[in-house]
Amino acid sequence: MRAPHGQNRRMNDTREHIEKLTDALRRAGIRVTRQRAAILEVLADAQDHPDAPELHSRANAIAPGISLSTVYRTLSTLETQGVIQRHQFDGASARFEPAETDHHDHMIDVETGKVIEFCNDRIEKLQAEIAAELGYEIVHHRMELYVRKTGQG
Amino acid sequence: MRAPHGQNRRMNDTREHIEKLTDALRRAGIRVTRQRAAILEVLADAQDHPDAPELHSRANAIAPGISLSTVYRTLSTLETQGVIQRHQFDGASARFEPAETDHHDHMIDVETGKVIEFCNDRIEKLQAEIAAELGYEIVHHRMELYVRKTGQG
DNA sequence: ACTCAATTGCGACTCATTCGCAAGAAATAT
DNA sequence: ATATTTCTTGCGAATGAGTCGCAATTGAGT
Repeated sequence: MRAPHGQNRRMNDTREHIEKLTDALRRAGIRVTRQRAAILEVLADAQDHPDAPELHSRANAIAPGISLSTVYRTLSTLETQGVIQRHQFDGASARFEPAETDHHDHMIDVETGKVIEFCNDRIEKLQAEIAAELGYEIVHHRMELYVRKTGQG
Repeated sequence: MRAPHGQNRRMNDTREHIEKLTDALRRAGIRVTRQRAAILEVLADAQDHPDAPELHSRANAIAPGISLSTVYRTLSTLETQGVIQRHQFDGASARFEPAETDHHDHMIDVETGKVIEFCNDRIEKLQAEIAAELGYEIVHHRMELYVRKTGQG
């Protein structure tokens, strides 16, 4: 199992990370407004997988007066731009994370709600094989393991 | 890849299948009403993965006058009883299927919406290993492959 | 048949998310 | 700089899936 990105990004990388993102947006003809900048910053800093209301409150801490609708709209825009990813875990509200370089799946601790990222190449390969066997190619996939710490409960 | 259940159940099995289910419910102290019987029948017959409104309309074809709330309530009850399973594919409304003996995952054709069932033991095993490695046990999991027929698009 | 808790239908409600629209910025042309 | 055009925003209203309260009904043991 490869260890995925994220967890230990140095504070310093954040700045250039954001710049890279804003540049990408501008190049796509999308204005980098005060609100979008704030939301991007929050997303770049986030070590967890926040939902829209949470992002809203964090963004407002940076740049007050951002509306929830704008957060939702921006999240959709960023998703379409491939800048972030949306996850819909088990009937809760959608949660977001920056789209990093490498793909990964999620393990959700059903007790705490904590999300752990992981990636397993053998599973990925098997998935592709299964699809191919039936004449399909994978557009995208979701794999979520809902887990509990062993030896309790 | 094991071929999963379902697809070719003979019309005849349906009757006893339903009886088995209704008995199970009664034993659990849950009344088998006209509406629940209809919904169970529809579910037992379904070869696809219908959502609540669809089940509502199919059930009403058998026993007119069933309300949508009742369908929702019954589906929740049946799910808690372990009689059916609820699936939440990619931000659409929930879809249901009878909980058959063997577990399987889903492949969704993104063009047509068609759902294909499959099961792969090696993936299941790998999932358990990954969780165990981090001190977790799997409560349940979801694996969905969103696919497209190869060689078009 | 009688009783009583479980169940239903209805409409009101929630919750996450989206939309319409007028007012407010960016980018652009002048 | 200024005007113009186009994109964005905030607000509140609207949506859509699903839930809930409640009075009326109905299974299922007695």
